[in-house]
Amino acid sequence: MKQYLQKAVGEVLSSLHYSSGALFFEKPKVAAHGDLTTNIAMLLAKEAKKNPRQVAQEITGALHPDPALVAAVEIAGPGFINFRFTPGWVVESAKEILRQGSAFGKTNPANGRLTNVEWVSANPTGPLHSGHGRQVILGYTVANLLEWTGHAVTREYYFNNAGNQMLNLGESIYARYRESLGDSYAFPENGYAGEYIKDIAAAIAAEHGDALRESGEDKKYFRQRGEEWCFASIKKTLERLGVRHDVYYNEDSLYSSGKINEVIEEFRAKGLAYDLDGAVWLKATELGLEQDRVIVKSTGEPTYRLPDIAYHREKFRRGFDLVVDIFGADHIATIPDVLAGVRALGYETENVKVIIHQMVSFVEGEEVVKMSKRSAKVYTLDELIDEVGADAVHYFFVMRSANTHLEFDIELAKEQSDKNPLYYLQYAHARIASILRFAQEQGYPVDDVAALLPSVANALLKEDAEVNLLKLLLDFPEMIQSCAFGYEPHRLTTYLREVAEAFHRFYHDCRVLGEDKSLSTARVALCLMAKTVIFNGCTILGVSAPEKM
RNA sequence: GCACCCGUAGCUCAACUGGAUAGAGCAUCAGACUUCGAAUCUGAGGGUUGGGGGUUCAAGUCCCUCCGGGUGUACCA
Repeated sequence: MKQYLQKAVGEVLSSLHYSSGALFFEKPKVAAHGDLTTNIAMLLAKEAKKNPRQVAQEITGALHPDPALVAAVEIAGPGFINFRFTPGWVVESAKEILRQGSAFGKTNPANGRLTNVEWVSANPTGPLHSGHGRQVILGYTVANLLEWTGHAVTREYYFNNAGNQMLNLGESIYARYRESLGDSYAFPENGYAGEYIKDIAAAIAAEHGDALRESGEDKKYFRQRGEEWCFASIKKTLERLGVRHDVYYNEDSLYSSGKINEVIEEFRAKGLAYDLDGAVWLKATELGLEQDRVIVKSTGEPTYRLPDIAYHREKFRRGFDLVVDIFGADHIATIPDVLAGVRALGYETENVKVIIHQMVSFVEGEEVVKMSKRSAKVYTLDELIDEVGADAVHYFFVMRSANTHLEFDIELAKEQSDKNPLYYLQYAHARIASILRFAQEQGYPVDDVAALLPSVANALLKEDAEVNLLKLLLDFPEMIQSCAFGYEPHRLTTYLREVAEAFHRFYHDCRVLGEDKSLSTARVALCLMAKTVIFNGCTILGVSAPEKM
């Protein structure tokens, strides 16, 4: 419909010698203002030095939309042009929902664009903690949204199993191992204090006894065992949330393949790197940043910036033309350096989309749940899943805009009542399923789309509650596009809540199964449409849509 | 100090590239089940969008400034 109006109004504009560059349609906030509106007359009025309403008159006077689609065109307020759809068009388009079923909502504006979404990327030094949940879920949902809008998505996890943190992990496990042998052995100052370190150490002690007591300087075995354990733990947690990555990209491969040195040499050749105090510095000030940064430490080890730059360049070399990174706000400082570096290597960073989410705090009713990374008592993501369930983890972490601080209410997430927005949504789905089961018993062709389609007619579905529900359901594909375009999954949760609400309203106002068989069939079809949209939305969110609760 | 994010109803938050009367949920109050799931629905009250300036026909949204909160600001990742 938007495309139709875009074209029709666009033609009118050019016939009137107006520019149509700023022509947009949007859904008015207030239903009384019609189904779609445009502000084009007010924008044109300025350059034409005319009254906006007068410009709107000119446009509508020359506009003759198809009466089968558009019921009314009105000029309102300071010069908005409002369009109202015909009920016939609404009902006719709604048939698509039934025809497409589980594919309804999928569109292809991105046309197979090769897209890399990188997220989680936690190093294997411990289990995922509850705060990681936000980015785990955010990336999962964004990747789904991109896929539903035609991106060819590669889901990627970037990790480093070679740096200082890993050495520290090995040392920490070794220390716990010695303790378990009854030795008094100093625990590393910044060692990992978590209980899991003791578990790993205990497992090693059980297998090897004291045979590894004198491992000398090399704690490689301990490090390896730690890495295996941590990765297994992380992957298991992700699995519980249905999160899968296509590629695990090891930072180490950037060294072994010489990609790191290549970048250094290129920076040197471009005069963007210099030596000072035994370290190699990136001339970031040359790239418009505040200060120069070390890329190779005086010890000879690169800082994280260098591999990050090389890694991003590799993504482009691998053929991706959209690169999406998801970071927590605590990593925000690294981004400008990395982008500047990539740009200096000759790549367009406008195709790098960095999504930064703000921090999460957990509350249980009135109480704030304290969590400290350094302390031994870390609330893991696994424990959060145990506590509230995978569905609530999915829903609650994307419920709010990424760039605002998120308050995760554990008590609310557990609550099985109308207070919990997730339950409200799932209840709507279960309720529809229940009605459809009942309808099936009565002999309605619930599973037979071809048999239901003819009943979908505007002579039958004409109550306000029915038409409003239909219109809302028809917004679904565009809603997904706009969520994907803005990387804003939280808007999908709001939308789905509205769908559930519109359905409950319809259920309340209109009896589905009544005396009139053809009307009942039409309403069964409408139930099925609502169920389809809720189901598809839940699929994108990674939330289950239960048949019964 | 500097950079980024936030400040909207008692609480948690929406508001699509600036649009019309700033919206939901929870909480509070008042109502609705002999009928397909009351885990539902209907209604009411609740606001100077942190303060002040500016741009615009139009500002919660853009610009400047001040105040308050968060996250960073490493030869850690």
